[in-house]
Amino acid sequence: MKEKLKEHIEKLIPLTDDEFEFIVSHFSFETHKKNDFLIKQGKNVEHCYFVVSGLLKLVYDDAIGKQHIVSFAMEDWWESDFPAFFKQTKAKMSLQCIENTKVFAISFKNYQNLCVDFQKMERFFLKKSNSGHTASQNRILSFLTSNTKERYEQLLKQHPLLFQRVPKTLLASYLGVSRETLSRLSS
Amino acid sequence: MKEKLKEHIEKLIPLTDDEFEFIVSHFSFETHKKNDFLIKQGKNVEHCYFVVSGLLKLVYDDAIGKQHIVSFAMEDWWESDFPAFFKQTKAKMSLQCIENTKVFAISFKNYQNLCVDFQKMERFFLKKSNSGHTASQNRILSFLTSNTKERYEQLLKQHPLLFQRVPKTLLASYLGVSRETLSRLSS
DNA sequence: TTATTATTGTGATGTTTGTCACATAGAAAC
DNA sequence: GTTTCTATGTGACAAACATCACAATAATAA
Repeated sequence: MKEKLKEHIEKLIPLTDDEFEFIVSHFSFETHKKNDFLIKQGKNVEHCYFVVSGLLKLVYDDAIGKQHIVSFAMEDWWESDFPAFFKQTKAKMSLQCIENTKVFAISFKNYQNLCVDFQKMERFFLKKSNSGHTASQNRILSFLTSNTKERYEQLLKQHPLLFQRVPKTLLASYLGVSRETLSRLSS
Repeated sequence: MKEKLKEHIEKLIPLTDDEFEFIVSHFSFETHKKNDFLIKQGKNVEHCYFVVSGLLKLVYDDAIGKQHIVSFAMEDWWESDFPAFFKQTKAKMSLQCIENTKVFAISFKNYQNLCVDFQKMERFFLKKSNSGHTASQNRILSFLTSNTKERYEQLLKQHPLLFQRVPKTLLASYLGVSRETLSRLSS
């Protein structure tokens, strides 16, 4: 399990074995079952997660009980309710398992300590934050420039595996259309 | 002019006068006129900008010549084509003045040097990146959960000044609807 | 000033999408 | 193995929206 995390970090910054052991000592390893919640809307956000295996959804439940998918998180992704995690406020969104999922979890305190004690890691998180920002901006751009069918095809092209693993209802929610409309696109 | 930047940074991290002088030496001050381009789609992205006064738009021109507003940048905002700035690739978007605008500009090299030489500033940029990510995610959420009228009202509520300073056509482009539809919402 | 351009409103019309309804196939539970 | 729930497709209809067209006013340039 640890190797996955090590390989992931080393894509951006080289590490000695000792350095990695220091890093990993800040994390706890967790196993979760399908439908488990890692974060629950309205509750405190204790951790930020690195997904080793499995699949998560970051969802927002609106006032009329509709569920909106802000993001999926697959292997090799970092996920949390980041605004709430960084400001240590109540979660605006839930993070829930679509499949059985294994993660490394880091608490806010450990996150801060790690950044202070090991500057390379702060740089790592900065780069991750930048790429998250970029991904969000691309998603905004796809809303602005593309119609539903085009967004659907872009999603399939970028993440073909998702198509196999996620019910269409969730894909529709991610794309911001009704499941009926999405269904009619495929046919 | 410098005071604006100093006050802005000190909202997150306290600075001595010497520290600030060191920071500001990495920036150049620029004055631009309405309609000037700071970044042009397809060209290199030399700088990241802090807006002292004025108003910018970050726009994407699509294949059929339609313009889409990714973001506005007002006083006290940081803006650039961040993906292209950080990866030093060609700009995917343009950054253009809606009004006469004054900015502090930092080159990629100076940005890197500043982060390495002055760790507090790296932390500052990390926090800015996080808040940018949060803002983008909120915008995605508004696309998922709200209809056009609601998004329009949210925008007016969050940035009432924008309503005065920006032609409706641009607001429509930011919201992802035609100017006609936006016009009919107001009446 | 006068000419030109940009901005905004609004009508008419067709397309896209959401919603409600019902049907079927498959998965999971018992 | 039977029941129950979930996922998915599809028809009918109404609401939301884009597009084209034209007009009027405001801002800018010559």
